[in-house]
Amino acid sequence: MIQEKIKNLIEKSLKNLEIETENIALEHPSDLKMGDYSTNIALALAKKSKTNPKELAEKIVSEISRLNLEIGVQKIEVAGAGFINFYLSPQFFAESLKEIIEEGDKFGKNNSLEGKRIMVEHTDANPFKKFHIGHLKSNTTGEAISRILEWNGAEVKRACYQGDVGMHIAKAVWALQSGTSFEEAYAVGAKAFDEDEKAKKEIKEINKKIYEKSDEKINEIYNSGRRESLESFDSVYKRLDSHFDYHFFESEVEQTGKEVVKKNIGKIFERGDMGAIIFKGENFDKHLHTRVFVNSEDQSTYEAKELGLNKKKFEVEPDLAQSIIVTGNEIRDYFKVLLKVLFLVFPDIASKTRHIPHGILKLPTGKMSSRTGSIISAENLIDEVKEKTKGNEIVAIAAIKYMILRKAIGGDIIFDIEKSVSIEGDSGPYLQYSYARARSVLEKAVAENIYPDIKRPNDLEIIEIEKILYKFPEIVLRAAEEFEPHYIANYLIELARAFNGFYGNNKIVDKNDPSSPYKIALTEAFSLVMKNGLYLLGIKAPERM
RNA sequence: GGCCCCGUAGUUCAACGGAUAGAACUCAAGAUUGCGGAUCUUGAAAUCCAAGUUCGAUUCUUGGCGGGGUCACCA
Repeated sequence: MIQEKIKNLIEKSLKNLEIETENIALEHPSDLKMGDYSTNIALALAKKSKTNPKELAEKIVSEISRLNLEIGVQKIEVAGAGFINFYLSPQFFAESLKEIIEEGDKFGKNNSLEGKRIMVEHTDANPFKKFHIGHLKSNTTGEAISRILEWNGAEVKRACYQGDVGMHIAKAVWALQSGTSFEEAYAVGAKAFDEDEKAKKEIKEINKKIYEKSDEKINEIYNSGRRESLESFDSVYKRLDSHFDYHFFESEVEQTGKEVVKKNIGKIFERGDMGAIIFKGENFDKHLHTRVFVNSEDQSTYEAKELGLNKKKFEVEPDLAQSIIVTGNEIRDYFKVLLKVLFLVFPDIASKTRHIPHGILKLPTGKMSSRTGSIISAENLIDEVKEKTKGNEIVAIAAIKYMILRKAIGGDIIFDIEKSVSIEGDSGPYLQYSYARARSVLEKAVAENIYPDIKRPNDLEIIEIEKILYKFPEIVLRAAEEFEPHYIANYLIELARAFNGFYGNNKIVDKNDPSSPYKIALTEAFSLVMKNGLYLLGIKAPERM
């Protein structure tokens, strides 16, 4: 990459000047007018070498010019307090267009994670409960991270972990028994559990029966409810264009988790007041707290199950280089405790496990609820947005996903349905529109028999979009390093804006313009990068809309 | 109360210790006899407060103030 070449050049000239340095920071200036790359090396080294930054910068620049390596830099300038700015040459931009068009739907990929198998757990919707907008957030984020990792060369295994046993199920089954509808069952059961002593007792009884599979009638309700849930989840995944390689269930890991805990009583765990098996986190670290792993009725809590789950992940995929868990950040502190325990029992697994907490998806009215206070399901939200996009599902999904992915992963999202689709200029539909517009320009070019050509006319000034297109691979790399899809989203908006500006100021398809073939090539390169970027966000790029 | 996360234009978001803090919505003014007006151009408008580290702090440290999360048998 050009970045490395420039770095080497700087390094070489510093060596010639007998100036010592460790790492050279080479970044893109925030303003395109200040060059394509910039280094602050002179500012950083000025004090050490007892000169002022500007003088030092000048010295470095003249040394670089003396070396004068042909690497696609047209101009080097000292600016500001002592920054050295590099301006790439028109030939470089033409060359990068060629690369984009040749690589096509592979442009942007790298092999930084080649040979690594990574498991990404996300969504984690529980059977018998609603697939709500929180799951939508997790699914969108997890799928985007998965795709980004794949584009960095990793082999990704997507996993969903689902609570198919436990009190929440018992609550729903209790309500189903008395004829409550499937949609309402969990809410009704949960309310009864809190308010009605008799119901509470019955629910606990049902919970036990589910574990033991001892009551045929309950088994039947449970099995059909479980199936119905999982099928409905699958249809949501299809709409969201996501899928899973593994479905893990609490019922499969509950036992092994409990065994791990019991084996370590006295070493890691101890008995609590009421006979539960607990881990006293605060004894290890002030950031940790006490948690129950096996309750006083000898049942695994979520904590113990999680130990079993993480063990299982490495049983089904022994070669995992990394195991990533994407969840809401309300579970953050709890996960710290869990990871500590994991380190104590399975240090190897723990060292490869990483928790990525994300913010909550809220509506302007409040938390995740509608005005009536009920939690909104993902499908309700999709359908509501779809109404605003004239029934276009692809655009509706883009609107939602973009709203989720435009922001850094940790922050909460306030999802304004009106704005997600009606806004122009910072939305998924805007990106899709830009793409469709480019495609239609390209169609017109074919119709007029003008073909793309990457030979750059000498008199053509450098166009802003040229300065943005070539950066895409760097963005993909950074998004993977930091597990942050929003770098892609922000980049695509910048790209779309540059293209629309280019479109507004130029007639692209024009028989009388000798630079038209180059401009068409530029349009094609734009459409390719936009399509690839949208793919990484899990958004489809429609040819027309 | 302990611990964790977060405070940036009126609003929703950016900024890997760097230059004049960048966008979008809104608001004001303009463009188009053109390939998609879901467009483009121009303008107005912000780092919660106080110290510290640094050549340089929205970013790092400490202390306030404000918001959210979490703290034993739910997940």
